Amino acid sequence: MSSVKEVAELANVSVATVSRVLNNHPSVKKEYRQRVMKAIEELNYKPNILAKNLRKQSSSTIAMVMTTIANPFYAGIVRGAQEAIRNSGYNMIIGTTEWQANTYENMLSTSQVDGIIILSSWANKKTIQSLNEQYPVVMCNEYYDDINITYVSIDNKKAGYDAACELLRRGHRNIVYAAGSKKSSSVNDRLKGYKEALSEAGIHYNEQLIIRPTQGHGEDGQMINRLNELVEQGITIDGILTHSDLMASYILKGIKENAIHVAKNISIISFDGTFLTEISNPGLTSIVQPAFELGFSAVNMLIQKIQNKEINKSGRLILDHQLITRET
Amino acid sequence: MSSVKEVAELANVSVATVSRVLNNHPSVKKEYRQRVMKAIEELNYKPNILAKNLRKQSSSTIAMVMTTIANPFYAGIVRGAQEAIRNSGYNMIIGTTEWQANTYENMLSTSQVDGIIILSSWANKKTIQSLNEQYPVVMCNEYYDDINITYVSIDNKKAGYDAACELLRRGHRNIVYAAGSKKSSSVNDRLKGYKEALSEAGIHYNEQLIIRPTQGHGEDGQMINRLNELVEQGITIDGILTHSDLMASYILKGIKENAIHVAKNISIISFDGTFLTEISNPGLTSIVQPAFELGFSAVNMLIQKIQNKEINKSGRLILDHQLITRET
DNA sequence: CTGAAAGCGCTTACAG
DNA sequence: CTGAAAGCGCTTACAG
Repeated sequence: MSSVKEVAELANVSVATVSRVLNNHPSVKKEYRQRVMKAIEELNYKPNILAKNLRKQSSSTIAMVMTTIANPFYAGIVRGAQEAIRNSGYNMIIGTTEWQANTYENMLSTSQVDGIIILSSWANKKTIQSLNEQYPVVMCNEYYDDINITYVSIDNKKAGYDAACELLRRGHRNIVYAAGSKKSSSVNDRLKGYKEALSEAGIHYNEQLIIRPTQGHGEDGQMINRLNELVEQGITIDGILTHSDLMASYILKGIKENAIHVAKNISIISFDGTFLTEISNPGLTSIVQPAFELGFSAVNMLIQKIQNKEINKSGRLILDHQLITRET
Repeated sequence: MSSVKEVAELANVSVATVSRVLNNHPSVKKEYRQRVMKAIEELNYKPNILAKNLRKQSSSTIAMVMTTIANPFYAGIVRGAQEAIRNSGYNMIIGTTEWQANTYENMLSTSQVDGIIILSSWANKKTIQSLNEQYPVVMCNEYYDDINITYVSIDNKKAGYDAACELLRRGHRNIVYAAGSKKSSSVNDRLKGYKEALSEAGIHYNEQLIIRPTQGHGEDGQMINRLNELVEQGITIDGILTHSDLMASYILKGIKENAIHVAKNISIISFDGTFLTEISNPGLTSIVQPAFELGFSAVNMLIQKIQNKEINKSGRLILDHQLITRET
C-alpha cells in the first residue's frame, strides 16, 4: 500500500499538499492538485482510515446496537438507518450484544465510533446514562423518560391503548397481554395504554392476564404454557395483544395446533407489522411501527448530536403508528 | 482519555514497559508490572485500538458481509460466527451490501479488518477473486468452485437431489423449482441435483418449471405471477421446491388465498430450515442447513487463514444438510 | 529486564 | 498558496 509520502514524492509536492488535496482544501493551486490526483491514480492510493481517525480523533462512524439481528423488525430499522447514512459522510457498523457494554465504551473513548444508537434494552439504565453523559447517544424504539436522553419511538402508551380498544370494540373481555421484559419502557407504556382502555370500558384489570417469556419471543413454547395455565384457571381467553409479530406467530401456531383452548372467535393483535404479519396464516392484525423512519430518524438525530457536540441533551421524536387489520 | 504516556509517568516507568504489560510480555519484572497495573486502574486507562492497529498493521477484526440482515437464515449463521469469535481474540463486524465492494477493499488494505467472510453474492466473481488474491477471504454458503477460494457450505447438488427425490417419492411429477439468481452457485448446484433426480425417475426436464424472481424472495408477488403463468399453460403444479423459507412462505400464502390454482395434494419443500418453517401454517417441509455451524466454521477457517497467512488458498468444508418433514 | 527512539499514516497550526 | 515539523497513541527492534 502506498502512502501520502509516496504520492507526495511522485507528484513532487509535500505531504501537506497531498493531504489538502485529499480533503478538498480550497487553497491548493490547480496545477498541484492535478499532479497529486494523477499520482494518486497511478499509485492506486487509498487513504488509511485508521491513521486519519487517530490524527483527527474522530471516525465518522456510528454504531447501531441491538440484542440480536434475528428480529425482522430490526431489519426494517437498519434499512432506514442505512438510507440516512448513505450520503451523510458517515459509516455505520452493526453491533449485537455479544459485545459487552464496555466494548462500546472503548470504541467511543478511542474514537473508533463517534456515537451510538441503541435499539432494544442491551444494558442497564445506569450504564446507558453514564455513556450518554460522555458521548453522543440516541435511543431508538426503547427509551428512558426519566433521564436526559435523545430518543425516537412511537407513542407506546397510545399504541397499547389503540390495540386494546380495538379488541374491546370487537366484544372481547379476557384480553391477554403477552408482553416483554418488565424493564422495557415500551412494554410498560403499552401496558399503561392497555389498562386505560380497560378502565374506560369498565373492565376490571386482571394482572394474571399479563404474561411474559423469561427471554426471547416464545420460541421455546413458554407462552403457550402460560396461556394454558390461564385456561386451566377457567379463563376463556378471547383476545391477545402480543409484544411482537414473532411472539404472535408462535402463539398463533399453538392455537392452530390445538395446543391451547381459547375462545372460538379469538382476536390477536401483534406489535411491529413486519412481513411476518403477511406470511402468517391467518394474516396478523397488528400495530405497525414505522421501522424505516425510526432508523432513518435515529441516524439523523445522532449525526446532529455529534456535529453540534450536544452531549447529554434530551430530545424526543414520536412517530405515528398504525393499526392494520388483517385476519386475526 | 489517558494514554500510555500518562500511565508511564504515574507508574514511573517507560512507555515501553507499559506497552509490555498491556501485551502480557513475559519479561516484565513483577514489581513494575504491579505498578503499571495500579496506574492503569487509577487512571481508568483504556488502550486506543486505532493507534494499536495502525502500529501493528492489523486489527484482529474480521467482517462478515451479507446482502441484507433481513433474512432469518443469516441470523443463524451470525450466531454461530459470534460464538466462534467469542474467545478467539478477534472482533467481528457485520456489513451489508449498502457498503460497496471497494469499501471492503479499503478496510482490508488499511488494516481496519484482517479478513472477510462473504455470505451471499454481493459482488461479481472477478472482484471477489481479486480480493481473495490479496487478503484472507472465506466464503460461506455461496462459493466458486472454479477459483482458488476457501469456503464452507452444504452439498447443494445433493440437497437439490434429495429434495426432488422426496417430491418424486410422493408421486409428484410437475415439480417447480422456485430458484434464485442464475449467478448463484448454490442455486445452480441445487438445479443440477433436481435434474439428476428427475432424470433417474425418467421424467423429462422442463425448463419452464424453473422460475426466478428478478430480486429478493418473492415479497412482491412475482413468484405467484410466474406460477400462474404456468397454470395458464395448462400445467398442474403438484410440487414446489423453493430457494428459501422466505420464498416458500410467500408462495404458500398465495396458495392459501387461492391466488394460484395448484394440485390439491401439492407438496412444498423449502431450503434453509429457519423458524419460518415452524411458524408457517401448514409447517414447511424443508432442507435444513446447519446455519450455526456454517457461521462457526467460516470464522474458524478465516482466523486460521489470517494467522497462517494462507492467502489465496482454496479449501472446502462441506457440512451435512437434513430433510425435515413437516406438513407441506 | 528496561528505556530511548523510530515509525505506523495521517492532519494541521505555524511560518513563510 | 506551500512546506517543515509536530503529534495522534501505540509497538518493537535495538542497545544496554
